[in-house]
Amino acid sequence: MHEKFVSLEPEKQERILNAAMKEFAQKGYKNASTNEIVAEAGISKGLLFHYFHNKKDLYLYLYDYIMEVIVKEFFEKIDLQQRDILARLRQCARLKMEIIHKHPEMFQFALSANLEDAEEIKSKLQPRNKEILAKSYAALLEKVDTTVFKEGIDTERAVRIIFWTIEGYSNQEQQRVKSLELTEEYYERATAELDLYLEMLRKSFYR
Amino acid sequence: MHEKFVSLEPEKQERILNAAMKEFAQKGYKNASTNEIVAEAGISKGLLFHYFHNKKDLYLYLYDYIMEVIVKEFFEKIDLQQRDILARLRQCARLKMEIIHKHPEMFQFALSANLEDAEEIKSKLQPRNKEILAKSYAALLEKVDTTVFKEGIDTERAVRIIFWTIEGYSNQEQQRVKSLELTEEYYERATAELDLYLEMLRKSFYR
Amino acid sequence: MHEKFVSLEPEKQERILNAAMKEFAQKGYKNASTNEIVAEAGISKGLLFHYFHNKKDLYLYLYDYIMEVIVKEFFEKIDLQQRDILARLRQCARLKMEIIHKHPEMFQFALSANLEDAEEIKSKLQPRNKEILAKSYAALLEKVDTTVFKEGIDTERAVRIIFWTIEGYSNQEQQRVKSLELTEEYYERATAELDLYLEMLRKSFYR
Amino acid sequence: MHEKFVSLEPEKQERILNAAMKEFAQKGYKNASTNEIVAEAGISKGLLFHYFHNKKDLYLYLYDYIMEVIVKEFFEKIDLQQRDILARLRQCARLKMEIIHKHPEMFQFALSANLEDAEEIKSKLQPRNKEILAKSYAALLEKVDTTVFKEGIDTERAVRIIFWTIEGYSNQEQQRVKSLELTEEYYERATAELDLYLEMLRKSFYR
DNA sequence: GATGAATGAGGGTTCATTCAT
DNA sequence: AATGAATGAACCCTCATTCAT
Repeated sequence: MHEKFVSLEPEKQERILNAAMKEFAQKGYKNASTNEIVAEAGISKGLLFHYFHNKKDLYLYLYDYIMEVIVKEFFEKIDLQQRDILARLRQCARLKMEIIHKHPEMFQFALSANLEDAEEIKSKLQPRNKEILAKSYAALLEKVDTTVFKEGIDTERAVRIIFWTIEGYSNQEQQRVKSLELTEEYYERATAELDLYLEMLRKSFYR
Repeated sequence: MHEKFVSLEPEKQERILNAAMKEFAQKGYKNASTNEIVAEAGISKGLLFHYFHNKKDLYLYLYDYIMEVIVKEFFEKIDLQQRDILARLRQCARLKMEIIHKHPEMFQFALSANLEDAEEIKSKLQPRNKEILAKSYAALLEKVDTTVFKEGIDTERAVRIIFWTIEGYSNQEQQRVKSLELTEEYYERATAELDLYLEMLRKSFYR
Repeated sequence: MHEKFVSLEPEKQERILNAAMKEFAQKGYKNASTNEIVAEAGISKGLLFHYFHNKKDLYLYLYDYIMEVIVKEFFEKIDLQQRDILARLRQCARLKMEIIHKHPEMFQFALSANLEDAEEIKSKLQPRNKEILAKSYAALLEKVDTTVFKEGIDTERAVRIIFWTIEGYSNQEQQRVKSLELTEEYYERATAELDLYLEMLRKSFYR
Repeated sequence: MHEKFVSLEPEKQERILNAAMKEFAQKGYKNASTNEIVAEAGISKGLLFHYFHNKKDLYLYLYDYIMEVIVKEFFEKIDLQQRDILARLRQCARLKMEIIHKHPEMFQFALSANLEDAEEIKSKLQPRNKEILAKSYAALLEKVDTTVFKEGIDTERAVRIIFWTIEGYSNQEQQRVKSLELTEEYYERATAELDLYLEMLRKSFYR
């Protein structure tokens, strides 16, 4: 079934995926309308179900597709040679911003998917997520140099605080800009601002 | 219209609000069923629409009602005499836990409301939220003693980091327990653990 | 749910039941269209599902309703004092004709129901049918005088042949008239013709 | 159109007919899926409609084909020299069993076709059936020795009773075994049992 | 001849909302 | 004030049939 879809002309594939992504991200799984999706994609109702068993199948396919793109892009760019945790997490934050910049709808969808409350979806997403998160997390904290911390600092907790700070700052920015005008300029300013936070933490936690 | 509702016998008001809260929290705005609400509340379909223009009106009324209750309770209990920001935010975290404990459905609803993806609701909620957040935030940081911070520490940013740490920790715990066994004991343990984080930040940021 | 339906004005109930009966009898369970039913009954789509959970529920409700009517009418009229099996089965055949005459659509539906191939329906109908058939059959052959048969005649087999003869004749007639012009006159002629068959069997099997 | 079909390689023809037969017999006309048919037959969707105007055309073609096969086989094997009606009809019953045994799907299809409730099909099938039945019936009763019956027995009616007895018995057995274990053994037992009925009728009706 | 992507009307079902009572 | 029967648009999904290749 999905083979039919992947052997479609890429432009059409994209139209369908984008339409679905948009609709699902905006309205959530249950309230998304396949009618809207086909209208937006410019295909007939029947065709959608020629490619995907049903709405759920489409959703999960989309999720897997997006995750693969995002994760792949992420790990292609991240420099795991960087042993300094602060520097590495700073890279993560930057990469995240870049990805949002490059694929805002994908990101939007991924975000909404993680908040999905439809049981039939949640139960299918959870295992997929757990795996991705576990892998990513492990990769992210792999071979980190923990000797940089001051004596008396609990390493794990310090990392968590750094994590939450980056997350908090990202969320705050995300709220502020709502995926609109993500100019190169704004982008630089945001990174610079984040650096100020990270600098504070470096001074506090590092030797 | 709402006057009719507020002049109803309080017990009935509560039945209706509770039923709606439960249904909305569980299923989200669009998937919540007015049928379920009236059945749970023990009133007729017609009556619900006698008191509220439509589903959306009910939702927003409920949101306002709940926010008022929560915010009021919060500011009744918080000790604004406490000038130490860390201590004050620690209080906030504790209060939040208490409120979750006391009004789990309200909190559940408030949480779900902030993740609501129905456009018609999102757009109405945002201004209300912005206002509430702004007010609360201002109140929370009012008359804080900023002389406690080490020289060279940007006060505002330090406060934000503290904030995000508390938030991050809360979210992590919330994920972990998922509304189950919120025993007194767990409750203590969680506060103790949070204190470890706050202690780290105190050592780092305070003189 | 069905209580709502039975407390409806009888005329409307009848319109709905008749419309459903007709559609189901004509097209079978799966191909019957609820659209057609509501159109014929002159009600809205929604209302049908206000009274019945779903199509299947409607079908089974209809089946039970019809069976009750038919069986009740049958046993009200049949004279179980008649000990002569031939006479009693003759009565059955006549009663069957009368019922077809009086409720042609009901009969049509009952007939089609027994040929139903939709698994979901068959499995529900079978137990109901088994019970009805068992009861009816037992009642029909109860206290029959078996001393009337010639020596050497296997009673049970003789009864079966009588049964099949009546059944065969009925089917043949049913084919011929296709539920149309069931005039009083035809009716008499048919019974008279059947009597000729039964007379043959009486001469053959009875002392 | 059908000429195209008949000039196809026989093996492919058969694959298509068998697939259609199976699907139609199992699900009835309307619920049968052309998708399933082409999948089972291993041909493309388009090809099916290249050979047959539409689903209905395929169905009716299939019906004619099967009827021809069955009727031909029947009359090839029946011994019309046998002048004794009871013996001849006994032969018929046996032949029917044999045909069921040999071509269960064909028989299944023929059976289901006669119960078909799709109006568009029913109306087309009826004339075909009428003709076949009339012809077969005439052939079956042709040159029968009517002198064997007792004086006072209406020959035609006696034949009908014999007919219905065989039919009734067959149906009863068919119900009982539901197409399962049609072993040679069962087969013999059934014929023996039927003979008991026929013997009763012989004693009753014959001189 | 042969393919299968594409169509769109129709299927059963749900549900917020209205309105006569 | 209070009821709940009634509506109809929207939901997801199916399928015979067509047509460009």
